[in-house]
Amino acid sequence: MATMKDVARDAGVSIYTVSATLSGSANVSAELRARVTESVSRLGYERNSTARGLKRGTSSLLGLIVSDVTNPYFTELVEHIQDKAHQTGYSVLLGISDHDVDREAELLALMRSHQAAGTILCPAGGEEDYADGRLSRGRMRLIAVDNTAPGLGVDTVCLDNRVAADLAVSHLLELGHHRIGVVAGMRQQYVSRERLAGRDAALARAGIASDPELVTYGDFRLEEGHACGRALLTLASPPTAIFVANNLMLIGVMRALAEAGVRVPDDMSVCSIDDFPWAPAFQPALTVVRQPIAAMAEAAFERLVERLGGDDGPATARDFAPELVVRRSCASIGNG
Amino acid sequence: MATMKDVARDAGVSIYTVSATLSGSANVSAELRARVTESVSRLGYERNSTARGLKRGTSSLLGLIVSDVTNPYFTELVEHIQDKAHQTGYSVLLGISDHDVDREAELLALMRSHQAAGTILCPAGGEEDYADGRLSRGRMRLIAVDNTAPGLGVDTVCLDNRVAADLAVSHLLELGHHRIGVVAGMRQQYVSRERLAGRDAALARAGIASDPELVTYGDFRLEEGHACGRALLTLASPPTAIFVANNLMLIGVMRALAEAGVRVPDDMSVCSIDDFPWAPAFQPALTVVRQPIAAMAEAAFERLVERLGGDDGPATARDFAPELVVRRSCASIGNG
DNA sequence: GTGAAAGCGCTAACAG
DNA sequence: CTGTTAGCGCTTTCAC
Repeated sequence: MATMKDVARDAGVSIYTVSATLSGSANVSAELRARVTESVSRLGYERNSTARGLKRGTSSLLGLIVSDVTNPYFTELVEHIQDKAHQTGYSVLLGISDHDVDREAELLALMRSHQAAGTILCPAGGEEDYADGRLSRGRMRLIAVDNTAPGLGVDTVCLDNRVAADLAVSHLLELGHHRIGVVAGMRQQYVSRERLAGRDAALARAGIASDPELVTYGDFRLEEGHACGRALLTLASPPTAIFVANNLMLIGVMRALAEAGVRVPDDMSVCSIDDFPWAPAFQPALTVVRQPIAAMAEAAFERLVERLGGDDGPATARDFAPELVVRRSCASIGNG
Repeated sequence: MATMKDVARDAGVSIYTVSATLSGSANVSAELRARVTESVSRLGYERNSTARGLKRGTSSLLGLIVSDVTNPYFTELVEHIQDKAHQTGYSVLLGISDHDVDREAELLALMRSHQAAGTILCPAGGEEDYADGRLSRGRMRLIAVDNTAPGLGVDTVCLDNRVAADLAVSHLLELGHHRIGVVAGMRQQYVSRERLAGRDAALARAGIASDPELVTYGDFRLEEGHACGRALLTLASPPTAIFVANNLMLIGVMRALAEAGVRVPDDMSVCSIDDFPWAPAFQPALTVVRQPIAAMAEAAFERLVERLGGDDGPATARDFAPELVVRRSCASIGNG
């Protein structure tokens, strides 16, 4: 592969002129600039980002760590972040934590090691996991998306999870449901607790006591959603509706329901958080609370860019408003 | 951030000893090794991959270029490759070509620029796009997955696309369907042409002439699948079954069918290539031809590792056998 | 078994 | 406006 030195020799200029030309510096005469660009394309020269990164102490790499790419929420997030990164001249180093905080820590170290300018992280853990300050190591900028922990000291971009759950449960309540099963996420995660809190708020407002046996806990993955759905179905007094905390567990619940011959929404109403491309194509089309993923991805990215631009202000937190998308998976209890 | 020099000073050894220890060289006494490891953890030292990459002329980065992460096939591929990479000490630099060969070329240059040891590419183009040899630039090793072009001179890992389409169409034929609509992929792609050829083979074997108006072309994305589905429905003499070339277009077709009030499988049988997590949860559960994605990802990865290990043999091509997964979206024509 | 030292390809401060 | 030069942090040959 040709190096800058080769280009300089070929163009009959100094190595500085080549570097300056490639970086778009104004201090190069039009003539030399032309000679350089010509040599560059003739030699098929491509700048070595590794050397550049070493010298500059930072690279054009951006870390992106999600817990599970196969979850459509994260998939879409990856898509949007990738898109913004490309537009801005960054590349994305992708990490998958698989919901494991140790793996996540490894990945963060990796991003630092590759001199990533910043990293967008969907944290897998809860407050205690981050108490050791692992998120603020080194000088790599970090933005937390989706999940967070209070007092983390990191910029965050989240859904307003309380409102989201409240929206879903209130919808069910309005349809006349009183016994609403819950498939919640992992207890240690702030996002799970917030969603549970939103559900409690809706119940409290309706004057309904929360029956603990109606609350099951999964890990945001399909299999446990399936198990939770089954557990709810085998209750002595099963619910008439189920609120599911995320998309993947929703699919699991739908499978459990189908296997048990429970019809939706006739026998059971179902509402979850997270919209996804297949939700409207289901029979019945699924009623969900949608997260504005594109806007959230953009906000996270913009914040990161601000930080990279030198912003050293205190950590900010942005909450995004969820939206109830009514389709056909929830029916009023009389119509069951 | 601490550097190797800092560690050396702290441990009272030379910089060489630190480097050798970190690289697991045998030429370090147990005592010095211990002192080094201790200093490393005390200082929180993390090796700078950028400097390492510059010096070594290659990095622990692996490029992975897919055309669309939101396609579950690619999502799962990303998941598996990522997994293998992690196990082997590599990190994944993700690129999304968005089905654009120019973008793809940019991404390839990017991977080279970051000294990626190798790249796994799901090519977006056809033979003529790669005639300029753009795939063999530099010394970065390349493996093509999913799509390819004959005579590319690159190792490939693909589905046996002819057999896959043949399997799907034969299934429909056996159920008594004669007018089988087709939603094919982009014409310039080899993978599309192969799938079409497989369908032709099945038809020929059954002694059925191919009606050109039954063949529509999409771009492997949902929207065009939707449009193709609609087009097929509005034919003067519509098909009784539809064979769809991939998962995303299948969703589009299902939507079009639902909108038109066409019941599956009662009024229309549907079969596609690509299984995905939601296929069994659909009403009706979808009959598909499954690609062994995990095995394909593994094969691609292994091949890349072989190449990185110095294998300089001629390009190899591996075809994987598809599997028909019969669920409930295809019915015999009499039962319609 | 250990250390010293020469760069990898590039950027940017300094000189002219 | 252009060239020279000193490293960035690391690996690795060559001496000891």
